[in-house]
Amino acid sequence: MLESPASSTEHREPAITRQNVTAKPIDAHEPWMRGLHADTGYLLYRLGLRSGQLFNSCLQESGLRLRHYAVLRYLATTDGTPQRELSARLGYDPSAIVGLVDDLEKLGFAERRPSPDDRRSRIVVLTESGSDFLRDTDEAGLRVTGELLGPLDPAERETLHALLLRIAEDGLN
Amino acid sequence: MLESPASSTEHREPAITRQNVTAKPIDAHEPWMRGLHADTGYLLYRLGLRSGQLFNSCLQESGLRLRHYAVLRYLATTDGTPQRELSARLGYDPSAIVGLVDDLEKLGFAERRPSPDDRRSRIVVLTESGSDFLRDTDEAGLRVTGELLGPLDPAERETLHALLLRIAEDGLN
DNA sequence: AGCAATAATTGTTGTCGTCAATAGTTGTTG
DNA sequence: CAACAACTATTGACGACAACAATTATTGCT
Repeated sequence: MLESPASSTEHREPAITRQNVTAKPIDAHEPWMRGLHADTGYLLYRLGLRSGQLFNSCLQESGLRLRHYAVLRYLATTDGTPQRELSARLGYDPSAIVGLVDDLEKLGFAERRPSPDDRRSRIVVLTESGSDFLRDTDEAGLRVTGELLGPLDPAERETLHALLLRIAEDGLN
Repeated sequence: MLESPASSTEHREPAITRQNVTAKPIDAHEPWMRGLHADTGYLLYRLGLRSGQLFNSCLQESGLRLRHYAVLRYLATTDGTPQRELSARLGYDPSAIVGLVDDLEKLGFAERRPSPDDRRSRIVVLTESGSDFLRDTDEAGLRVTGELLGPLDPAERETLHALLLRIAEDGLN
């Protein structure tokens, strides 16, 4: 499990050599930038991708990925959650949840416990080390976010967060 | 709402209809929501995912996906682009570009032309129908964006767009 | 008791990104 | 000017992952 970080950590060198493109500063005033990023939806998609990559590369050293992290954070808020609820709330397929919880269990971050009410249901709970891990990586997450939100000052970050949150709660999930 | 991904090959059913799940109102004041969406980076990731899905489901009827759209929009801004530039600027692997341009060529939206300077290079240009298609889908894109940004008024959308753009130009690409 | 619905799980399929290898072409250099 | 290194587009292979269908065990209904 978890092998080969391999690739995209330091993905900043597209082999600039000779007549290559003049390593450009790239600002939004160039026409191609406006053409590409004129639409907020597409912009969101692009940034979401980058954010996910950053998060993943940060979690990679721990052997898990963004989804695992999402599950962990959800578990941290409810303490005792049947898998079907994880599936419904996080929007992942039930079959995906199986593998995710398997991994978390293998690492000792969570464990399945039988439900007292329903014997088909398995309740997933966060363990001690899972909670610890969450606390540790939380800091790393903030660091990533800080890196991502580079040019924004605190007030602007607050604004952005509030706006995104409004959108998020609209569409649920 | 739009909770279930549901979309794949043929059926694209945004399905605001079916309310099979016990739809909880879900607002950001619930503790689990704060726990999950406390971090701006993760929030961005999540919304980017949703935005991408929306875009894809919108383009699906045309037979292409978001990447094709990205290529088309880039082509629209430069008119005549070697494939290696597409690869570098959009962040896709050169081998991915091959398939994408193949599809676009097959649909008549773009075509490869030999480069006068370098016989190994192929210049991709946007055709008439490609430009038309772009204009048509641009409207659809705006509709999607509008749907996505539902609860925000025009001023807020402007603010959001500006903030996202600042982040985007920072990290290049 | 019978029967539909549900929870977790397995297996399959198609898509996608990454990496390695190849053919044709260019530029450099000894 | 001839050999070599670098580069462009392309192909093929491999692994990761999401979406569906099918299975097993259990529950609720009537």
